[in-house]
Amino acid sequence: MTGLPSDNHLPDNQVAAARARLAACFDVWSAGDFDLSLCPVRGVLDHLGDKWTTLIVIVLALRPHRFSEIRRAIPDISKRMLTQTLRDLERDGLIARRVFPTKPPSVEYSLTALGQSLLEPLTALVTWAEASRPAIEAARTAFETAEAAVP
Amino acid sequence: MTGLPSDNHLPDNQVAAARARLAACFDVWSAGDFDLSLCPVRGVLDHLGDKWTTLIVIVLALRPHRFSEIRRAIPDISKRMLTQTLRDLERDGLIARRVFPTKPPSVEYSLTALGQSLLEPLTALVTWAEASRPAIEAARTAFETAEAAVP
DNA sequence: CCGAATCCCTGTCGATACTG
DNA sequence: CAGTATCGACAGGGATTCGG
Repeated sequence: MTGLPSDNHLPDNQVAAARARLAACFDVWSAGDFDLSLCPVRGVLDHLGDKWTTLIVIVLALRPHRFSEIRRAIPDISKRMLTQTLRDLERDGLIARRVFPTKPPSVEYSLTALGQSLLEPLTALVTWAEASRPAIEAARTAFETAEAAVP
Repeated sequence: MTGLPSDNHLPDNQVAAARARLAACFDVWSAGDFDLSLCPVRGVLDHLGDKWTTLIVIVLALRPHRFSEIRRAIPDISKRMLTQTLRDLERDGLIARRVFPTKPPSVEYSLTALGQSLLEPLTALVTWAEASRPAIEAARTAFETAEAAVP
């Protein structure tokens, strides 16, 4: 692998600012009962960790989709999980559900303003993941060769 | 490509940029086998969705911690999960593990440069979650009263 | 003090079949 | 077309115990 050019010159008041904010958050969280379910971040992260949530958000970010359109866009998802994930997102106000009373009923899902506001941090994460992929893969192989050397 | 006159009165070019980037990503993903395990984003998101990963990252963002210090900082975590999550993070090169050969052995964990670079997008997400909490909670209660009205 | 191995319960997800 | 209901498989993760 190539030398890591971007890793050397380091932080960035941005990192410091991020750390400061996280410190404040952590302070608040640990002040209370430390009940994770109370933390709004947990709810968000749990959802993003769900297998399909982010994918659906991304699909709906492109344009509104109908139920079957999403299924076609994400072939591996089952009806069950699609319905469930869609409900969760609707429940949290991230997506809107419009029913058209046509003969074969059709339903359109779209991002709400709140859902659109999620795109920015989500994109930041996606961008980071892609940019960091080489480093992560390098770390993984390094880790595995290291553990293979010690047994 | 967008002719969407959606509901937004906050149509930032940021949202448009985010959507464009996500569209590009989605394009690439769906071009291949759509194998989710190949997607670097999945690996990242799955980890963040894990129950303890983000918390540990935040704790280590404050300053390096020893094993037992982390346990004290996050009382609810078990030794098992702490060890496991720490190893996963180390494997991905996000944290570093230093062993001190003191009389009772002690181990210090700290964020690597790569791990620090995660703080920025992570903080963006945390900030979003906190800012959106009122809206999400309002949506939830609205949703519940709505479903209570149509049983 | 740190971590690996075992047991077991729980929630989550997939496949299938059925309603409006 | 859109959604629900039920079942079974599987993995996440908590408690405990043993090893360095």
